[in-house]
Amino acid sequence: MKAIELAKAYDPKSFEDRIYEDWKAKGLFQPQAASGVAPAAKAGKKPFVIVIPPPNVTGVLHMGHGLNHALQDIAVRYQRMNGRPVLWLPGTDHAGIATQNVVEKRLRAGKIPGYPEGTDRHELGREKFVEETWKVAKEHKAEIQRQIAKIGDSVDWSRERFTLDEGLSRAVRETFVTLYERGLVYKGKYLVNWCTSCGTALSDDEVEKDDEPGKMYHIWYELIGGASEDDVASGGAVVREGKAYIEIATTRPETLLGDVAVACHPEDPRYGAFVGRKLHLPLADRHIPMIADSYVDRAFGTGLVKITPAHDINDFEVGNRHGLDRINILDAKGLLNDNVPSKYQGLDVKAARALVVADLTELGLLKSVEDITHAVGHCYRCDTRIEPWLSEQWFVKMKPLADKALKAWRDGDVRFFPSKWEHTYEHWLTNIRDWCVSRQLWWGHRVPAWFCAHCGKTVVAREEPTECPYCKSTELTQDEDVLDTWFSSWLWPFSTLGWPKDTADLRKYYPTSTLVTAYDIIFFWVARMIMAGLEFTDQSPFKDVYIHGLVRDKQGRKMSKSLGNGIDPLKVVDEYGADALKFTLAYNCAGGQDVLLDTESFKMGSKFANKVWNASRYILMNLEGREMVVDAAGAAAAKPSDLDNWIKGRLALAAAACRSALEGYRFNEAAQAAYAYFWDDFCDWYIEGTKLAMRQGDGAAAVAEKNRQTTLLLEVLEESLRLLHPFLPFVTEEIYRMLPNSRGPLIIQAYPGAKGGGTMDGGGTVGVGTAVGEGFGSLQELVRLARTLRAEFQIPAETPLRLAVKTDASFSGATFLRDNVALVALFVNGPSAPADTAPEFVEAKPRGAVGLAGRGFEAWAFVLEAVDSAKLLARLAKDAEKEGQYVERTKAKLANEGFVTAAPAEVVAKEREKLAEAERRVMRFRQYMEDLE
RNA sequence: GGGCGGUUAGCUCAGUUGGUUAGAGCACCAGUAUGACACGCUGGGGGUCACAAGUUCGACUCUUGUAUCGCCCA
Repeated sequence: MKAIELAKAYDPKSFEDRIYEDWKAKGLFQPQAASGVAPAAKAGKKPFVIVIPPPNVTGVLHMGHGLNHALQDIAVRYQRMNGRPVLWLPGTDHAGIATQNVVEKRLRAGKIPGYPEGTDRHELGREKFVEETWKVAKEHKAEIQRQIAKIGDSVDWSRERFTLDEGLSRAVRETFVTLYERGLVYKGKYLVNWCTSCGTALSDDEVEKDDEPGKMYHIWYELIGGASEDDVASGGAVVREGKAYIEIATTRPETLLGDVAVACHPEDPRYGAFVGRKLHLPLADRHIPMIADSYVDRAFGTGLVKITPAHDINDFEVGNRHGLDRINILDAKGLLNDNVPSKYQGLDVKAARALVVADLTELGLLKSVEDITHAVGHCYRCDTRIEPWLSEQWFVKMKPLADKALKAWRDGDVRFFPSKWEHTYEHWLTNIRDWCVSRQLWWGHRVPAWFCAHCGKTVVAREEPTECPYCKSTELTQDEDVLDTWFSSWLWPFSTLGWPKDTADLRKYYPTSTLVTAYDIIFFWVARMIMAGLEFTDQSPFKDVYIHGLVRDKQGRKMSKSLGNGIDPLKVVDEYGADALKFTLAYNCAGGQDVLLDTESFKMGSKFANKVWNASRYILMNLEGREMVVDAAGAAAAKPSDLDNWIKGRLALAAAACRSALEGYRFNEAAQAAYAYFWDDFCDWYIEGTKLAMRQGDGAAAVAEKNRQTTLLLEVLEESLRLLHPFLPFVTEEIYRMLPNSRGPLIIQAYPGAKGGGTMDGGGTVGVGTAVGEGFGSLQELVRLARTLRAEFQIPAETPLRLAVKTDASFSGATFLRDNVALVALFVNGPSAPADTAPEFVEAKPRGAVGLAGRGFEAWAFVLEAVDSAKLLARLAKDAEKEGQYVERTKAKLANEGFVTAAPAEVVAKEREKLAEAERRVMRFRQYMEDLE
């Protein structure tokens, strides 16, 4: 064979794009590919399907997507290598508010050709505006596609979907109409969360509550008709200048202009006598009643609450119970309307508050103001303060849907990983509130409802009606509003596969297997998808839900634009490569905990990829003149040495660990197992060990040995690359294709460790707990003892360390050590050390040597003259001391009657063994000290 | 107020059924240009596993409480 030269340094840029294009061009991301090509593929394997959580079409991928996609890609690649038909379906959502905001901003900035700066969407008109929005969305979508490709997601591009696609829009209309027919969609005038900046209603879940400093204003309202002495004595009222007042507390004094009552708790003795009487509402100059309602918390504030049904959700409900008016004091832009005295009209909330407070002060009605902290709702898109606002909206009745979703979870039809998230799911569903689904936007699925100007009835229909079914009038106008983006997202797992049509994809790939997402959208999305799946397809849209954490900076702060602490995954790809991004994220993603990162963190993945590159580079560069050892059928037939068998065992163990971790969505554990195997076992011990065979001369026997070793090196490398592929797809694929023993594209090769899989799969017979595993463990211990001695006493590398070894009678690794003395010499003295530095085996302690206590053996190094005996003495004393403490502890344990009788026999036996071993070691340390003196 | 989670080495974190002399990466210290890799190699130092009580022969691991930080919901 010829040597294969790899570039000296790992340079992901030189191959990642090329590899990605090749996978894509060969159709290897498509489900039929794996089932047809993978060697391990078996007919009838169940498809593995994930739908991507669709990113916002006008967004850019952030590190949260980086993590989310990394985990999905690992899961998907693992399953693909198991021979399952894999479908990872990509796409984007239309992100109603966000996208409309982007376009409006562009429009105002004059960035849309043909329209001057400062243009408002209303000047454009709906049709034209939507047209412009499509253009922007398409541009952005192309960018997201590019980003997804850059980070290496193995998604099936042929099935990419967008929530405004025709098919998905049909699904939206179908579900809306069906829910309407089932009585689960209704329209009504209710308080909604209103964003004055976006000009639309939001669902409860789109409101973010943040603690903010605020003020609690205590205001006196006059009690008409005065108060008795008892009332004053009970603290219910105060009398000033002949007038009686009660005291209410509020954080929003300007809303008093919309007050329609003041409420106390029905059993509050302070105020009971006032119920039914009238109060004089200052500034608005109206009379309002005093009412009693058990909603009022007697202990909070003064125990009196002003009731403003049009501007507070709790007040709204109190108002309904008591048949009170609703006085809306705000317009859609958040300015005070003509329901308030003219001096306040047109003011925004902040200005109105200032003026109301000033006016109350002047009237002497502001009793006091205190600083408080309270939760204030903000728009999750633009961070504007949310106003509860009275308006006509469409709602989905959630209780019946939630009940089904709860049942599905209780029946085990859907499982959460980690399971702690079940509580969040359950809690949300049991306390579900109706979902406001209409949005006052132009970008989205228009509500399929038409109003008849003639008879006033509403028509909700799948197809646009030409006439009113009630009165045959043709004067129909469609509802102006569009539906919440999440109203299309909750259908994603089946609308993307063709529903409501009965398509081949839907039959083959639905329900999907797993959903991977972060915990911040369990409400928004996960729970709702389950509801929709159950309601419209009679099954949960996926079986497993893997919930991961959020990506934060090293201070634990959420990454955000405003903080400027975000890390752009594309920049990471640019600097370190897509493999480094993926590996680092997976390695750090433990148990669904948040992942704390800075840009430096990605060095870890990059160093690992570099290690894989260089280890491979070494093996490939030494192919010059080598021949593979094959049998008559051309299969590799090199006889493995102890060293080879050891690494095969380690590989089998690593494969088993990776498999079990990946099956349980423990991505970090899998990544760590792969990392430890490759770096610690494969590179540090195996490759180093093979240099024994590879650094021989050119005699016939030496050449045969080199060929044998090369064959095994390639075999183990080949399987190792398969092990690593899900975590480092690009670098492993790039190298794999250069291997003389490659079997085609790595992406569809069999994952190691499956029963009956590749050549070395199903191993484990030579791992830990076996003669080879134990023998090699002792060899490593001996080597480490010698290396430590060398390092501690600064014995230069070129000075060979000669060893004599004496094994205990009970030691099982003696044969292994004897058979592998040359390896010991290599590891202790370096690859170019002469073979005669190999350890010799002795029956008795040699003279003039430094003792080393191993487990099951002891060794002596002939380096007495190179060693500072005082320092060595101190070292031995420390070792003896430490081991002595362990002996004492273990003795105490074994002296404990309870332990010996209650603990399993094998545990006790193990402790006894360890005690004996430790005692031997203590004796040996003491002996070595005596020998020195 | 309700719920969930964290508290383990200087930093970021693993540690799944209670039985190891508690680990990794980074950082640190010492040595090292050996024909894969200095993004390397070899060795080393560093933790009373937040605190308290309990269960147990045995607790980083289970229970309860306390402290503290964070998130979600009201």
